Amino acid sequence: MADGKNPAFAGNITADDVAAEAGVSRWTVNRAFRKDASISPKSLEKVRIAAERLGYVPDLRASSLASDRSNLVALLIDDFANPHKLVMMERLTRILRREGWDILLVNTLDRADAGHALLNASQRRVDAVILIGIQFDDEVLDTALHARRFRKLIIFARTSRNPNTISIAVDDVHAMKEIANYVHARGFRSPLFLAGPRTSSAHLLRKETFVDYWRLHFGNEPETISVTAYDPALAGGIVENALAGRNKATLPDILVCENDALAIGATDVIRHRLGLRIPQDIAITGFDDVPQAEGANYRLTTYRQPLTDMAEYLVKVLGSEENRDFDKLFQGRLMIRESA
Amino acid sequence: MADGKNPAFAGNITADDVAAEAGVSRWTVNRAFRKDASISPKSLEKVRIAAERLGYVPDLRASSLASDRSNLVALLIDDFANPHKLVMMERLTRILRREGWDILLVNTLDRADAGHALLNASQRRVDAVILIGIQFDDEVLDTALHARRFRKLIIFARTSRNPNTISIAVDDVHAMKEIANYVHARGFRSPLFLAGPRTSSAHLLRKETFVDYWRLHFGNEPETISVTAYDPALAGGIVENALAGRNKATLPDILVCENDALAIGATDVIRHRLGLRIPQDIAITGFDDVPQAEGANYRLTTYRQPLTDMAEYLVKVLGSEENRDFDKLFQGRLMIRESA
DNA sequence: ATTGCTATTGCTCGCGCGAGCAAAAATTGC
DNA sequence: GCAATTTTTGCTCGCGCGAGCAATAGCAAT
Repeated sequence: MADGKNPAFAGNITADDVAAEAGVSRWTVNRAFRKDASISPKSLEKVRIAAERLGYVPDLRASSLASDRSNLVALLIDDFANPHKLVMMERLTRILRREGWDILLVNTLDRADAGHALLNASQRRVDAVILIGIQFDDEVLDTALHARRFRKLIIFARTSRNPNTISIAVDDVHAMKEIANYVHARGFRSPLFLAGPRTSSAHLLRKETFVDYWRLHFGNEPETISVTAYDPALAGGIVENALAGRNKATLPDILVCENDALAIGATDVIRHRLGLRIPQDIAITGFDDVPQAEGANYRLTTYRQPLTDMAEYLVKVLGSEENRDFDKLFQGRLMIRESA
Repeated sequence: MADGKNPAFAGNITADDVAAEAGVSRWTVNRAFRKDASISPKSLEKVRIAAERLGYVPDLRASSLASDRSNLVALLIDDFANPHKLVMMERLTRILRREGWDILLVNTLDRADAGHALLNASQRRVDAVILIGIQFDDEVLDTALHARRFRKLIIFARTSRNPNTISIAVDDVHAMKEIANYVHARGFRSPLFLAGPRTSSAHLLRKETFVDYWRLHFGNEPETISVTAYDPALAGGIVENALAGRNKATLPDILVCENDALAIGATDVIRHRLGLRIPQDIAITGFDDVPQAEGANYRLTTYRQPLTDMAEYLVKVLGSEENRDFDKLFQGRLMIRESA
């Protein structure tokens, strides 16, 4: 212990110290801090008082080492430009913490970095890894799984067909069909689909579902464009390029976006750079229902994911000792507002 | 080890296994994974190969336990409605990871919860705690410090005068004076200051600086209102209430906001609920320069914090063994756009 | 008081690694 | 070639806790 310097650091008060203070054995002290342990109310109280006085808290590293359960989960995120990430993080961190899970946050820079990020997590012997990002394609997953280092690998808010992962997501297919039906029912006939990065097979699901469904049921082939990241600023640039100079006849009547991040970027540019009105000149739909979608500025028609339910399900999966197929799709809800 | 079930989990490959495989001792294996250790290139290579084959990675829990350095820092955040938090998290997590620090993310629900959050962190024996939030008033800090559990307690992006904490922040006083001067120079005469929660002494700095400076130099006393959280939606409601029904004479000519989260919420309501134009009817300034401030929709005049520099300084502080006064104020930059 | 049972407590051993020293090997100077 | 280094390797011991068992205390029934 090399910290005589910092008056705010007391360092190693161990269970032995508390045991001496309380007049019990070390093991009784540790038992006092485990909820499943058998201990008499009297000893518990003695230990509590002694621990309080000395400022003792159990060392979770040692506990984890001895018990082979870390109560730690790694959260891998790679896309901080998307405001929906903030919402997901808030929900997940709150619910995980409530259930006693600590969170190792790993900012994954890009696809090449994903391997390192997983290695990082494995060195802390996390009980599970949760992926909230786009860059984790099957190749990366396979590498991680092949290294056989995780008890559970959970893909949150994204579908994955990899049999060794657990995917907890909204039913994209159902959702996009609902959106397509709504769009058509409101009289729109020439949609433009704005998609995200093409790297991830899973995220193509929304685009493909929409395009296929539209072609099949409503005749024409929707135009599509894509953005290299779920970044509003980037999306704005792409949309401006795609729509600039078009006239009433060639302009799509609605922009169907893969998510709100793209829809928001598109909205800004359509209004302020192209000078068009939403929804009169061109309508817009999104996906996710981020907080600003409801705000006075965007009033975005979008699709809400039941994030809380999904997070609750996630902690249930984490708590389970089994390893069966936990994949689950949730039904979301179309939020109709003024943008479409 | 109870995981014959999950084929993706290999579990306990230890340094001993690698040692046997490589024909060296366990300690040589561990040394191969420490950068300061003395080891011959030949053994290093042997170990590398054996480790690769067995899929071994050192257990950081054990390493941390034995060395009394966890290489873990706790990041405490409590305000996920503020988009600037996402930016700060991205910057911090990226730079911390690059320097070899792992991050324990703790979502602190409210002030009462801050104590638990700190306890959480201390049980993992983090090397430092970084606070990125508003709810940590001096009372909470004192509790944490009194428990003497942390080597370093760093307040990021907020000034704190507590002598036992390390505050890395932008120079709010200088910044607000610059804003006041700019606002006055552009001809605005009746500013309304929109402030955040009053709980935190530190955040009053911006408001007080602006108000005092304005009164002193430009004569009149600025009106002020405040919001209970840095939440755009909330800010919108407050602003609507405060401004509804006013006319040209009673309307402030500029809204000076404590940060962009408030400014964004205010902008939406002013345009879409009150039907006023920015900046013609009322101008707006923010603080932070979040990504959307630059976007086509807001074009917000705001004050950029040098987050990267601040984060780089933070890792330098973390790396230092000393415990002197590391407090540091950074100079930001006024970003002039169309909103004011 | 004695037996038989359960609730509680204490203990041995091990989790995987690092500090720090002692032994062995490699390198240098002459 | 030999002694004096210097580098590298192996080792003892301990970090703080938990699993699992052995010992003890507590208690009711006989």
